[in-house]
Amino acid sequence: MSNLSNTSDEILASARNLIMSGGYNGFSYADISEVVGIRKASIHHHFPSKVDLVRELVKRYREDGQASVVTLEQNVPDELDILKVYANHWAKCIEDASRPYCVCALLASELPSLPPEVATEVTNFFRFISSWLTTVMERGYKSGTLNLTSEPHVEAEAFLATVYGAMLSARAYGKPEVFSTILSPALNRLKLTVSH
Amino acid sequence: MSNLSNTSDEILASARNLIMSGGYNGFSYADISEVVGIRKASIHHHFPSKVDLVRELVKRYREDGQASVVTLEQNVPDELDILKVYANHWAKCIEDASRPYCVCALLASELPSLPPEVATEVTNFFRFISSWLTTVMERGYKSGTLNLTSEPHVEAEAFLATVYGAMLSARAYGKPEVFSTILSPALNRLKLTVSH
DNA sequence: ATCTGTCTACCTTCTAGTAGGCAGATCGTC
DNA sequence: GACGATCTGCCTACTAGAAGGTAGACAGAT
Repeated sequence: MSNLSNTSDEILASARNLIMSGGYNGFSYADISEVVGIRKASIHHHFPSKVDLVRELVKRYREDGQASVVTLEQNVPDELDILKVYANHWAKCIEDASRPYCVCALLASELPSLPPEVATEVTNFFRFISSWLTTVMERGYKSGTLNLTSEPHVEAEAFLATVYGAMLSARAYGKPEVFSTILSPALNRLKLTVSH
Repeated sequence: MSNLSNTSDEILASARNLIMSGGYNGFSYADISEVVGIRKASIHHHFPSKVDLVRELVKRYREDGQASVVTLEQNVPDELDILKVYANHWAKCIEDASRPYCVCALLASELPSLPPEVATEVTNFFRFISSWLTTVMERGYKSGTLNLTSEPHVEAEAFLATVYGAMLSARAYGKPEVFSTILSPALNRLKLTVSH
């Protein structure tokens, strides 16, 4: 039956939304139970403990990201375009308030107080994004589509920091448009200035 | 008697450390009571509610920041140097683990789920840092000590995002040195390239 | 006959917060 | 200077509710 996976997906989705707004300690099984419409005890059937639930959530979050990256790289050849699509993805999520913040950004902020199993998954997520961005920078440098001023892995970390910092600022001011305001010049700087 | 202010300062200090690691919902009056060595009920004497405590904490955090900024601007004339001192302050705090994360960055991540009184103070903190950095950028542009490629307020937001994004990455990877790795090129870009 | 998903009912621990008492310091008044 | 009144800071003892989690029953599908 697909009811099983349906309910457990609903649980994960509502947990994701709740974490997105208040972090690991900002939600409870009771909160999920209200959203999904089942009893607390039934959630424990799908995810015995809160650690199990969030660990699985972050693991899937990373896997989904990895799948998206594969699709993105298949469809967009130009490296600058790849970075633009990535930035625009977040710009859209923030501006239409559908996913106004990265689950792993919030969990990473709380890292020292997270259960170790969850913390490990969160670190894995950041390592994945970072190493992916590094490959994009390297490729863009070699093929001459990106204008790098530092080593690829440094440019990758700097770009990631800009995206996540911009996300935080947008939330802090309550102004979604701040994200794009910050990202535009960052992307422009990576564009090759064509000499003509 | 100075006992009063001493204890209430100790309470604020321990709350700050606890929030720095796990956010608003990541600590309790019981946690503070253990650190400070007084009973839970005694904390309520100084701060009737958790909202009162954290609101005061964030307010003072901003006021302390404002005072530091005044001193900094009095002692350091060059705008690029000001930005360097600011970045180095955080680099040092992160690397010696004394204040490995900004209290307001953590609270801003949780903003949608914070009590409104606290949320307002957190937004105020970000507005203060942002408008201060904007004045630094403007001054540096006019006096020709900074190399800006966007409007001052955009450069200010971008710099702030880089600092806070780098802070997050350092925490996410568990590698304090990542902060400086990201900040160095960001500061270099703001340096005027002398034509000779 | 077993497995799956849900339920009710319950448990323990933790949460923020309250009531009220008590010791010591401070203060105005005689 | 002595005397009571008030204020301050802390205490013990308590509360109601929320937290994560468990036990066991039951219906329906396999």
